[in-house]
Amino acid sequence: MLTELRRQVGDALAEALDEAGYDADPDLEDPPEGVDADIASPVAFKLSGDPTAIADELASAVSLDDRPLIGWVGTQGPYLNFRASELYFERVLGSATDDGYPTLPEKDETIVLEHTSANPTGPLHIGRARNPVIGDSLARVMRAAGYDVTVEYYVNDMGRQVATITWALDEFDEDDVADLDGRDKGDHDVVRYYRRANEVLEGEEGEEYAERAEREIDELLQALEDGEEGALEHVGETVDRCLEGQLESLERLGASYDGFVRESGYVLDGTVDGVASRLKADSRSYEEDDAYALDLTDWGIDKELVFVRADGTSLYTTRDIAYHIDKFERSDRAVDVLGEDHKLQARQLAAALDALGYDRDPESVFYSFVSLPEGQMSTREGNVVNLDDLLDEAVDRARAEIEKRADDRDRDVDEVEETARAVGIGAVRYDIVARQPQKSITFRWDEALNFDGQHAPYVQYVGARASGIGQKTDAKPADPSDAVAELEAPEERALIRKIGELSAVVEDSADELAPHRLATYSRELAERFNEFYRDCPVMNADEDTKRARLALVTASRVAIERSLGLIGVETPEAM
RNA sequence: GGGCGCGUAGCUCAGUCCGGAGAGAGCAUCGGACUUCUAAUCCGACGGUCGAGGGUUCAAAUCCCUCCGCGCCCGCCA
Repeated sequence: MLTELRRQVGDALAEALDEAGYDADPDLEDPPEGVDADIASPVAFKLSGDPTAIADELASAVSLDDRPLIGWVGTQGPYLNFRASELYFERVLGSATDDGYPTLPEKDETIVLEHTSANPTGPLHIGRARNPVIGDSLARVMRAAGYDVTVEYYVNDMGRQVATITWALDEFDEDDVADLDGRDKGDHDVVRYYRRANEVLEGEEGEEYAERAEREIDELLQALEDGEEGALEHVGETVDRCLEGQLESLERLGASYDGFVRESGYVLDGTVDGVASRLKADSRSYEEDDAYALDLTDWGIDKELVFVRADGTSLYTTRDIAYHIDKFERSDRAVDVLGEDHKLQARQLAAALDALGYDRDPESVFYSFVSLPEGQMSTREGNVVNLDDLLDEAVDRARAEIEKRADDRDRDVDEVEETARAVGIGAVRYDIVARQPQKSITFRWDEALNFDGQHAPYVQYVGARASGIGQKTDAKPADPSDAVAELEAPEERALIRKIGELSAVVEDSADELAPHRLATYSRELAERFNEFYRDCPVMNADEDTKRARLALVTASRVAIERSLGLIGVETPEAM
């Protein structure tokens, strides 16, 4: 609802500026805490003259006709302040229980959002987990913001890594690799072969063996590139085995996909060859030692882009160009969630697409790496914290927390387990999504599993409290207009205001590709609810107040559930 | 070496894009609140030259420059 209020204030102020003969944008902002206003503007500073006098002039020029959400306009020194009307509060309270709240109007824009797209070489570790958590949250936020979003996972079934791992599965037996780590999943299974293969390739078992391995892997890669059916099918089996295990973990995290796009598809149908020949025709591309590269100095990039190897096979980026052309044809926008190590590659991709005549750029969200206190994680080295282990620990910890509470409530085993899952997984997701993607993270178990304050369980707890209040009465919540008239306490007003912000947060978050704003918002919302909860008893209040507060509790509960839901965190009924 | 990113309280982070009204939280520490709607909570105290220095501006954590520290990249890997 704040989006509508903002629009009315913006229009009103723009009109006033125009009438007063000033040429400036309304320049809206949130007033600081302690100022009794909902929206403010420092625009008077920007105009020549005495800012305080100009502010007064503008305030009296503002017309509130046909702008029923604005209740008051005034000044404080050079600042213009606007307050919301009672109608605004009623609308907030009423809209919170609408279907799909806070879905914004349709944007009529299609987006292909690609995220995770992990190499199928082993289990996902906690660093990789930033990708699906950010990506899935972004998908939910952008859908709520009115975009038509298709989420895709790009399956790498063509590259050297998958060839290596396939070779290793042929080369070695169960006896030749490390024992399974106790998880009977495809991703945990095949990584053991991958590690063994890398040991061989690094020459740990002799130069001769390393050379033979490399030769055989090259042959397999060549066969893939040539579209040999047997080779594709063989590698495909390896990829599926690993992918199945990875997807099980992603599903547990709550990330879902609309489609899986295989790299091999673009090689088989000839589009990769087409991309290569079109790039070769570009005057900036050149041949060197039988390989082909595109000079990128025109785009300010020092590093050339090699797009065909000396042996004629394609590279990841070449295939990625084909994929992005396909995305461009299928959508209005292409958004990619990528690790920061892909930054250069993303610029090269954009440059190549430009060279090929596409005037659009893919949009990228980059996240920084997660390291351990002792240093970088590496799947190849094996010094990683697996996502599966983190999720298990989180759920165990949540279960222990539930069980340690003295319980006069009856709770069956399924309910405890379901709540432990929602809280544990929610805590992990929230911990990841709450931080700006570009900030690097040092992973520490005690911090990741800390459930006190500023984390998902804090917000979820508020949701559970709100649920509890509604369940204990037959009294019906009041209608919004009756409720608002009754709800005059500062804590009540602050809570309604905060609920009203959700639509604006969704819009900003989608515009900025910044889902962490939802996490910040959900926490602020929970804080406002706790202040209300502390000072405004519901059940003991007189009948009218009780019904009014019940309406507010219901709206709060929905807002909590929706804001957490947009970052993929569930809200249990009870905790 | 070059490119990109990050640096805000002892620790973990919001705020930075788009400059505005005494820099905000949580954790930790100290002190309070469960016969009262869920104490995974709440209230209070303590804690800051917003990495350093310059500049622009009526106004800078926010914009510009220089420097320092850390991370990522600079593969015919992905």
